Amino acid sequence: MTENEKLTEDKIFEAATEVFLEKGMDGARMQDIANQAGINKALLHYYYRTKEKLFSAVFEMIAKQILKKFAPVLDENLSLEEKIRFFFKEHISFLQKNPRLPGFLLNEVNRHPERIKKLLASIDFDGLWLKIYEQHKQEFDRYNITQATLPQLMISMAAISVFPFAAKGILEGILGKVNVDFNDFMEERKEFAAEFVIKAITR
Amino acid sequence: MTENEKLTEDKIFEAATEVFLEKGMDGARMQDIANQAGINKALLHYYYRTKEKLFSAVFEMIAKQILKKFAPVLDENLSLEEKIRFFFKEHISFLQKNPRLPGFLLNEVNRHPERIKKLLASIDFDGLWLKIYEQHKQEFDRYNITQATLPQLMISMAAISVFPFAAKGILEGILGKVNVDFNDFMEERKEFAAEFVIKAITR
DNA sequence: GTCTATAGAAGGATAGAC
DNA sequence: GTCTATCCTTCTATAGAC
Repeated sequence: MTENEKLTEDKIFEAATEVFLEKGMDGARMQDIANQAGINKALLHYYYRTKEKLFSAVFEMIAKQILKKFAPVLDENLSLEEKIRFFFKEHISFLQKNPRLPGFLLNEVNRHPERIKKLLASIDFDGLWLKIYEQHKQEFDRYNITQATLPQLMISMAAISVFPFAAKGILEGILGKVNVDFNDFMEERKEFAAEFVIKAITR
Repeated sequence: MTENEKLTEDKIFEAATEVFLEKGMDGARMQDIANQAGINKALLHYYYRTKEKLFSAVFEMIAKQILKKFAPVLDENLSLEEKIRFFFKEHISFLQKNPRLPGFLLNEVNRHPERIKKLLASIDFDGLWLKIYEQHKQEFDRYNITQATLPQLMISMAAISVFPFAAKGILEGILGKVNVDFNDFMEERKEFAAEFVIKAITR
């Protein structure tokens, strides 16, 4: 029974994740989620009182999952160049398995910035900043990185990795017209991006 | 009367643009648009029979506007480096004035890729490709650019410029925590991005 | 815990008067 | 061309039986 309950709740959560990723909060219908889970609408409300609460649960899980993906780079004991290569390889691989995450997150956050506020609040950015500085102090001198350009650099790396997935709908159309496959493009991109960035910051 | 008619139709179109940009197709309400335009719902249907048709008109205008912004770079008679500087300066300036365009377009296209298909179909990408090659043949040799990396490079440039706006909801939160203003960040980015890319492709 | 049935509200669309 | 009133469908949410 508790086993069964857990099963149903998980089934709902997974179905909701699927549908919300596909259609977003506004486009998703409780009926779609019920169908996807193989149950009826009433059960959705039994476990998660409202659509809003169900969405919040899904959103929080996804947001945490993505934000976490930016963190492990900090813990690896690698040189700056190795870290950059590691980041693009790991991050793009993750997005290849979850291509709709970027579009979903960006859209929902732009629509309701408050949703992500409390998640961001729990992250110690000043601490992260310091940690990065500690780890790569000497390298930052050797490379072309200052306190002012570090945020620019990091956002650029995120952009190079994430944007193609966020723009997948357009990009596939454009690449198709010059006979390039999206997946091949992203596979190549892991190395291209790393070399591109390393080149850009090397004095 | 024709003058007045034009006025009302424009008023509706502008109100619809505003609301669709803010809430997207699924989140927008005809009532919102009517309120924004200072008229009633019935008039919306008089000019644009359905919500779908009204949205299509707005979407097409926005998509054309954005795609056009990528083109003029091709026509300028500048060196590759000058062109890169020109691109980031112009493109980011445009997005500073229209910060919600990227998020809107990316979201709607991912949700309904067919919407952009016929617009892309009207663009001669092979011709553009050739044109770029013609213009910068010798430079491509001097720089680190091959037929395989040119798409990677161009998508990266688009990413570096567009992504911060598409991710504005998150980025403002993050930058705020380290006391950086989004607008200042984007102002700096015009030059940072250009130098970053030029550095990356220079042998 | 799960279902069927339905309430109740909201939203897109239309009829008809002016 | 513009408005008010209203239809009809869709959607979230709940009541109540099992």
